Amino acid sequence: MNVATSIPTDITPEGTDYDTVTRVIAMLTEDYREQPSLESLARRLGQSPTQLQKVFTRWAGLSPKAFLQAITLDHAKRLLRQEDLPLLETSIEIGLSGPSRLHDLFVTHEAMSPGEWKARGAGLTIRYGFHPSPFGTALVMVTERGLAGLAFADSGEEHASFEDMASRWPNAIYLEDSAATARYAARIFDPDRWSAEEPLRIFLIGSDFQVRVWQTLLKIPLGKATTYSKIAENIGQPTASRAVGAAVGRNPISFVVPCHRALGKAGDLTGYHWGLTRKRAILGWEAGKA
DNA sequence: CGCCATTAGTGGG
DNA sequence: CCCACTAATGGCG
Repeated sequence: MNVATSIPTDITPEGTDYDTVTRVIAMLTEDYREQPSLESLARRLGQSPTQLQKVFTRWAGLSPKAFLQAITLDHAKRLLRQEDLPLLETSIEIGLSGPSRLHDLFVTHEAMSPGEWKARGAGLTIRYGFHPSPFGTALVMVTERGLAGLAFADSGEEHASFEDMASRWPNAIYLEDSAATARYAARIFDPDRWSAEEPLRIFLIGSDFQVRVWQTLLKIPLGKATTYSKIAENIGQPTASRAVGAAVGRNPISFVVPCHRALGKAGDLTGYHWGLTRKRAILGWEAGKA
């Protein structure tokens, strides 16, 4: 494998609003059981409660209090109960048609053929770069055919994150090219730039079963959730929920393919490849956008 | 009754 | 063999 050279150690600027928000998210998602008050959060950051409230709400569309509420088990259960509607049905979307136009992110996808999958990335050139995101450093990987990978990394774990992704397609050629990936990163994390006119092209590299699972995930709208077993039913293998769990966990384009919207049947968050704290953070953030 | 922990069955990689 | 699942079961307030 082609291991790359320039992997930054930390690209998150300190002391900025952005930094404040990520630290609040971390505190809330780690200590949500204690329901920390606005005041105690502010004290820990050395800021005034009003200032903190304002900065956070602008980012999340949600006050810290509401955010806390959104990452609670009760809320997850509600998400699961309220659906059952069209959710996972074939997407006949508002005003748009065509099987590749998908509901929420306006993503078009293309999947790799089984033969290509067997080649483990041979013949593929993957350009990658690290960029700040609301959920920590994001590793973005693109090919000519579209976005192929999106991973997260905690500070100092960038290299491990890269290895995790690169080992999935060990025969590909990897080139550091953050100039090329920057535009993707900017778009992905800015809901104002999600549009049907200019869909984000993604390229799904995985087994047939995995691709079917990932395509199902793409049908879950922002701010909603499903269970592993529902996904299993949806792809016509009602007893394969465990296998679905494994496939969801192998999703190479996290966040864009919304694997964080898959929950356990009881509303528990079960797992997340990039850490449960991050899953809560994303779900809370989405609650503010929905 | 509700809340855990354990167990057995599960399909894909 | 491993696993980001689930339904069933039994213990314990």
